[in-house]
Amino acid sequence: MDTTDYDLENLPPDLSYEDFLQMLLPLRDSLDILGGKWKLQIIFSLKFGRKRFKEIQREIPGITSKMLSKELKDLEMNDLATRYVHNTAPITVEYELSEYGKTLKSVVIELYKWGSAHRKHITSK
Amino acid sequence: MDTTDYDLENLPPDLSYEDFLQMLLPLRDSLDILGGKWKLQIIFSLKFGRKRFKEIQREIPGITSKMLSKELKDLEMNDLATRYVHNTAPITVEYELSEYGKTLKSVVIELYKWGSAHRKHITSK
DNA sequence: TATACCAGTATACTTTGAGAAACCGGGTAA
DNA sequence: TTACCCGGTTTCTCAAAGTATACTGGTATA
Repeated sequence: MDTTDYDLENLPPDLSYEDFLQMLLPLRDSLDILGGKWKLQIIFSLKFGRKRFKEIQREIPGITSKMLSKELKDLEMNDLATRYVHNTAPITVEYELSEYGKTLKSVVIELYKWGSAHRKHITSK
Repeated sequence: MDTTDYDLENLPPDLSYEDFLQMLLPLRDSLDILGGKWKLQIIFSLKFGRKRFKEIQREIPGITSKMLSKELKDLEMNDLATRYVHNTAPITVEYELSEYGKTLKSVVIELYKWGSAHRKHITSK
């Protein structure tokens, strides 16, 4: 497993293309985790507390249960959300943004800041 | 045109869903601009100076002229790259990361940092 | 007894992103 | 004169992402 951290400010001039592709991997991970049509909406929904499956679905108009199910699995797999199954009858399921999930905050804020500035930049031309 | 800036740390509790979707737009812009298979590679290529079309294509193994052409147009449209046409015979074309394009740095670094940490987080489980 | 809720699955379909290959007009070097 | 370089564009194809719709088994409600 590769554990090299690069300094993006100051890349080694002899960086091979292979190494460069390695360096792109973490960037892609971040983009994949936040990209797609529904991920951000789900993350924001969970940001405001534990929610049940249908509860999230009602909060996000247009999302199908298939997509919600799939995206929640992705979040869980990445340790960003936690799934709680309550042994009631019928079972109820709750999802929660994990503590680790909250570390996304700085990235999301940075993306939002740049995006906002960009909208102004583009429309001011 | 909407110019509201939200404080992601501290969202108004009465935020309507419409307003929330408005708030997502800049986030999506950032993700769209950096997402996809080739954008980051092209941006990094241009980071090291003006390049000609074929030069970029040679630097990025696997990219087709169709994709490169399309992505460069996107970058240009977003004012991130500048296209210089030289009146030589035959004409030569150069692309350069604009000064504005360099403002992407902080977002990219943030994405890289989170992604790197995430790889460690996931593999350490 | 019939209907609706819950937490999803299953299946089929459409849309989008990307790749492969051919092609273009103008130029240049063998 | 033939073949190749340059900066792309065009057409066709395929896979992935996303949508639509129906369904499940168990329970509560009218």
